[in-house]
Amino acid sequence: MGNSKNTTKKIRDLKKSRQEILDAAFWEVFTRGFQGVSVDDIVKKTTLTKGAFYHQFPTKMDLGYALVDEVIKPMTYRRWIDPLQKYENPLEGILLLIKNLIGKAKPQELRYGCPLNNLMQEMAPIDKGFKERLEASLLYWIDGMEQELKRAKKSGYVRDDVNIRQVAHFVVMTHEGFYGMLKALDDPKAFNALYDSLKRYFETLKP
Amino acid sequence: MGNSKNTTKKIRDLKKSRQEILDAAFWEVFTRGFQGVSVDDIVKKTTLTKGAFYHQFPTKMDLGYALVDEVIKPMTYRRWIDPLQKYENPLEGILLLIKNLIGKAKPQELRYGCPLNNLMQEMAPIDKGFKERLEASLLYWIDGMEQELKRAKKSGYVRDDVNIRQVAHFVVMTHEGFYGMLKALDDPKAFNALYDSLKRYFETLKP
DNA sequence: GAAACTACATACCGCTTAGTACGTTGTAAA
DNA sequence: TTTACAACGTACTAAGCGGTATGTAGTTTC
Repeated sequence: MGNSKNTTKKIRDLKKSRQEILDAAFWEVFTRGFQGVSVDDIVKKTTLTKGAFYHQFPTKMDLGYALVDEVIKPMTYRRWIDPLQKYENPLEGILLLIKNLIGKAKPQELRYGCPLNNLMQEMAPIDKGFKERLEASLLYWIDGMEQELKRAKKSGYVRDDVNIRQVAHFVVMTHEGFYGMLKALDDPKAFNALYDSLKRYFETLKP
Repeated sequence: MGNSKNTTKKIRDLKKSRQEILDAAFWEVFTRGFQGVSVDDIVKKTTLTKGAFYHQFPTKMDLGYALVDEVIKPMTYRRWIDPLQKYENPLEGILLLIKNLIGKAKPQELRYGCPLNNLMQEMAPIDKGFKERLEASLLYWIDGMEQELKRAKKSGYVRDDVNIRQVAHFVVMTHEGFYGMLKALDDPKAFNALYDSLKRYFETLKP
């Protein structure tokens, strides 16, 4: 066992290998933190070795940067912004997304928090390169939220005098706050606090 | 230089040494994270050595636990709950506290986030001992907030049908969310989003 | 199909880490 | 003043870390 010679010819694909490393790194970093994970940990979760890793990324930091730009940033947008376009009233969409993606999720899926928020807490204050990319990802999310709120305003679901940029900031803020609290609490009541309070807040935005 | 013999008799005080270590550890962990700081880093910031450290704490983890129980937990309460008692209307107090402790703070003081939130993000998912203590600290904060909201209700500043436990959850949630966002943003506009939105939310709680 | 290059695999290195072993000095009791 | 112990200081270790040097096997080019 274990000494089965691999006689099959190994194919080589730079991009696929890169993606395999990024996928493995995402889960390891997501569950254990960037500083808590070693390069060896990551390659162990792939079919590759350290040589492949450093052929793709000059340093561990560069992997972290790629993780933010290529995985976490688009993932966050696909998860929280793209689905909103299906709803005629974006405010309803936001609440429904929260209900579906958080309220109906298993505690196990939630207890590692939000990938973007995790790295923001851990890496933004101690590394400039991380901070720049995390800021860009966060603003990308907030910008998307603002666009949807703009649409809500045009459709008459939000009053004209409302500062939608500020609302976008606040909505994202509550998301991050929720995920943060849940890590220590894993109490479903925290979800109700988020959902009901945000709903109550949204009421004040209606014409 | 550097070889000045220390001829003064060194005094010994177990409790004072413990406090010195805890104080130094707090700042190092606050600014660089628990996993990002070594025991050697911490003792270098004190007048003591590694021997003293391990005489006080069996492991590095035990120091972390003490940090939560003896420093961060009471600090959070003194900072966010105790001052509320001075205000007749706790809702006003909460907003004023935010304005004073966040709005008037220098960016430098804010960019390392919230000590409690930092450790929650970093350590709660990967260590049970941390999680238990962080949860206790967070609930201590929320409980205090709930007490103040109870007082607000009795004084007629909050409607009777409002679920104050949920409001307490939400208020703490927005705090943590704000600190989290600020780490990547250091944009003063994030503060306005917190302050104005929370104020707007509070309006819905009034009779 | 040989040459040239790319995409890895393997073995290793210097450094840092948490933790320990043991010596030494301050301190309180007798 | 001696005794006994507590409160450290110093030197060390084994393991893990990020990164590198070098060899080797697929792949492309001509």
